Amino acid sequence: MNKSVSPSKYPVALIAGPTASGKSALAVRLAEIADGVVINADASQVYADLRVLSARPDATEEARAPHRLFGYRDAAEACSAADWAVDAKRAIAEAQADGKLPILVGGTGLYLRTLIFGIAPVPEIDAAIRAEVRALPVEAAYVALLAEDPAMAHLRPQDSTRIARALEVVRATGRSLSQWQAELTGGIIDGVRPVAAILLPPRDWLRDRCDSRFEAMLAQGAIEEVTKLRERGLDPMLPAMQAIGVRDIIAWQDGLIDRQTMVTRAQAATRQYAKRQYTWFRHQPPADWKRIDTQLNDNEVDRIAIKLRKMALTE
RNA sequence: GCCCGGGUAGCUCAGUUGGUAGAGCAUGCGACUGAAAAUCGCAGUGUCGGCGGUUCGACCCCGUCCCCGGGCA
Repeated sequence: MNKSVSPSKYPVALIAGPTASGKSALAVRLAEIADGVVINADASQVYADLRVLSARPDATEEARAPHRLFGYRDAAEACSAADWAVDAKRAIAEAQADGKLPILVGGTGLYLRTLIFGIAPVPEIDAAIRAEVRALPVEAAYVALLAEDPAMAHLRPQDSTRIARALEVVRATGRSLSQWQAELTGGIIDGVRPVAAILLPPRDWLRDRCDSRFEAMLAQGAIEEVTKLRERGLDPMLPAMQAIGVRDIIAWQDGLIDRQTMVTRAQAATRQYAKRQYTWFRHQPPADWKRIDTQLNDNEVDRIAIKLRKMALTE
């Protein structure tokens, strides 16, 4: 017997990789030739207010195939990996009901992992507790964490995000995050057959694309987008407000930095982000998720799309 | 032409009362369990402008040349 893949499992295509790696071109192409639905798996692209700055597919691309979970949430809310996974499961189910191939595309590794393999079943945190914890300086939060949940003391004293999370969990649930994390729930791996392509193109090629991307965004209305976002007076800690470029454009609008500095900083942030994603996707996904290290020109897009289609349709 | 300031890591700069140098940013590597475009850990690099001189020893002191900025003519 060869690879024992249960025929009852529905194929789900996964296209992941760093920003500017050419994911969406591949996803759309695959959707065209395999009767697919493109489903967003990118944390910033869920926000309606960030069309340009999150590099969402444009109207031309959206016309080529159905798209789901793009720009469907308000910037005033903070979407989480688990929130998104619930929506993604529904979108996948709908695609399957229509006999279409779900194609998840995005650069947020945590979102994909949560969807496929699940996450700790921590209940929703009380808003008041969350606000109180997140208002603490890291130092204070770390001291509190050491006292209230010694099992999480291994976190680095400067790691504000994780310390805040651990502290709010122990305060809201009376249980250590380390205990919650012993269990993963909600993953769909038992019911689907992932057909994955992880894009890890040559770094210098990716670097150039990152560098030209921000100027292109400015030309497409990134400034106006930020102006509208600012008019809403949202909490700067919200994920949408932390999207790459937002802070730099704000600093420029306020006259704190010149245009060149704004561009340079946003470009650097893009490169650094791409690098972090590169590291994540190189090491975190299962070893049998196919890594692709070529640059995605049109021929490559076609070749890979055809291959993925075949993998999805066989068995 | 003269005077002043400066030439040190990819960039901006600190520094050594003379014992061959270090920060921030950038870069590279890595971690990643509910705001992940987030958050955090580790690492490297230098003909210290050129050439001479003084000295046991010069990035530092002296001479000279080159380059940059400003001022005076």
